[in-house]
Amino acid sequence: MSTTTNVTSISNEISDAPTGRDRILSVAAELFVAKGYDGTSLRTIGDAVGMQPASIYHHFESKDHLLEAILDIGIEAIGSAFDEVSEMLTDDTPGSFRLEAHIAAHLQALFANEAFTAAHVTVFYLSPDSVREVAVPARDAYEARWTRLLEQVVPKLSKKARTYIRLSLLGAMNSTLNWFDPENGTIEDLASAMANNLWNGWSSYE
Amino acid sequence: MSTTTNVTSISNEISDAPTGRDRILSVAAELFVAKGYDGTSLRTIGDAVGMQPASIYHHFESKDHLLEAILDIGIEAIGSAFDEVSEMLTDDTPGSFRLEAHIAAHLQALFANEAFTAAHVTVFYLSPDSVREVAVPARDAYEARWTRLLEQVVPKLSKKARTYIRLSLLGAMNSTLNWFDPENGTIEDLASAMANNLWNGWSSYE
DNA sequence: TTGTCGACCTAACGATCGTTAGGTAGTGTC
DNA sequence: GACACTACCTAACGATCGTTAGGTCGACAA
Repeated sequence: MSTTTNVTSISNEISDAPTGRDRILSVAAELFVAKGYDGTSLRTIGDAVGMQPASIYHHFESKDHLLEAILDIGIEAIGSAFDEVSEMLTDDTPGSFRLEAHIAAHLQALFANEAFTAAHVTVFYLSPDSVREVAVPARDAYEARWTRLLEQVVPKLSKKARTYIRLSLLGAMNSTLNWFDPENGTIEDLASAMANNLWNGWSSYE
Repeated sequence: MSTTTNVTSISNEISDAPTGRDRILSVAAELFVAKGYDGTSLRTIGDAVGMQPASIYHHFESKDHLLEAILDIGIEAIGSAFDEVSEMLTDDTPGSFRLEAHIAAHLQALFANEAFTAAHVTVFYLSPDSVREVAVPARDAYEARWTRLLEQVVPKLSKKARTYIRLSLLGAMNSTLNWFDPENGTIEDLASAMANNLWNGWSSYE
């Protein structure tokens, strides 16, 4: 397949499209999200990256470790997005504003990171136990950021209620992957609508 | 395996545990939810019901058709739960009350129907295209019930905003399967908390 | 008593799976 | 020019997959 190889290397010279390991990661992430972990074979990934399935083992120890790496990139990206917002806001920023900014950051990261973050929403729950165990600490650390944020923003709510709304909000945000189309509306609008409805409630629209 | 057969038939005489086709359905639904569609083999299902994998074909045309049947039961159950609430409420029931009642019904159905409804949340998105095509109309019909409800309950909200909150709410409710433990709190409480927060907003807890 | 039928069974098919062993071509180092 | 190293390759392994063909056996009907 020298033709394929030439085309690939040429395109790598002109564009900054990922090669080798990075390309496997992003292609596999997309396939895992689209067809599931068990539904995506290493042969399918190999075809998509123009590589033999066995060659993937030069970059990753196993299919499980490939998924681990993908999940790690995803949670890293979404955590960084949260932290960037935190650094831009002072402690006396109004709660509604902080809430909307973090919702927007979460949604942006969800739709911007080439399926790495989406993998955390879609693929994680059916991952092999060994993979889940590795990914859980980083996920917990991300959730803890939201716990702290809500403690500051809605301190008068009971702890149990804050837990409910935190998990509901994360569930609602993550569900956007299933229905929101970034070509058909901006993520800023979406974040604004979600934050506004959460903050002010629906009763005024009765 | 005459021992196994005897035990099974005896237990069927005393209890109303499902047999044959019904048992395959409920066991398969649980396995699909726990391990995914691709992650669950017909041999695994066969083992769990005490049957040879080939025997499943006596009741279902294929693995795909088995999943179709499961999804059909799930959406039927959750649709009936919605309709039952609708029949109990008059048109002049306060919006906040209607909202909470339907949220509670959705959550109850989600946790009560032996994984049939859960399959719709978890398994549907990775189903084979042919299965999804069959299941989509009933899903759309269920969503349409919520569209109509929200038209009545928050008429002053824009159509686009109503779409956002409908999908966010469904996403939030369905996400409870991932984090809510019915042993550790009642579903009524959960529904009440969700409805209250949606209706009144968070600003009063600032 | 014979025949039919539903509800299973055993055995096996070809396809596909993750993975491994071992080879090769190109690049950079001494 | 020898050597090591990276980034792939071909070929194949045993296991497992959905599915099929054809048999068994008890219940019930005529």
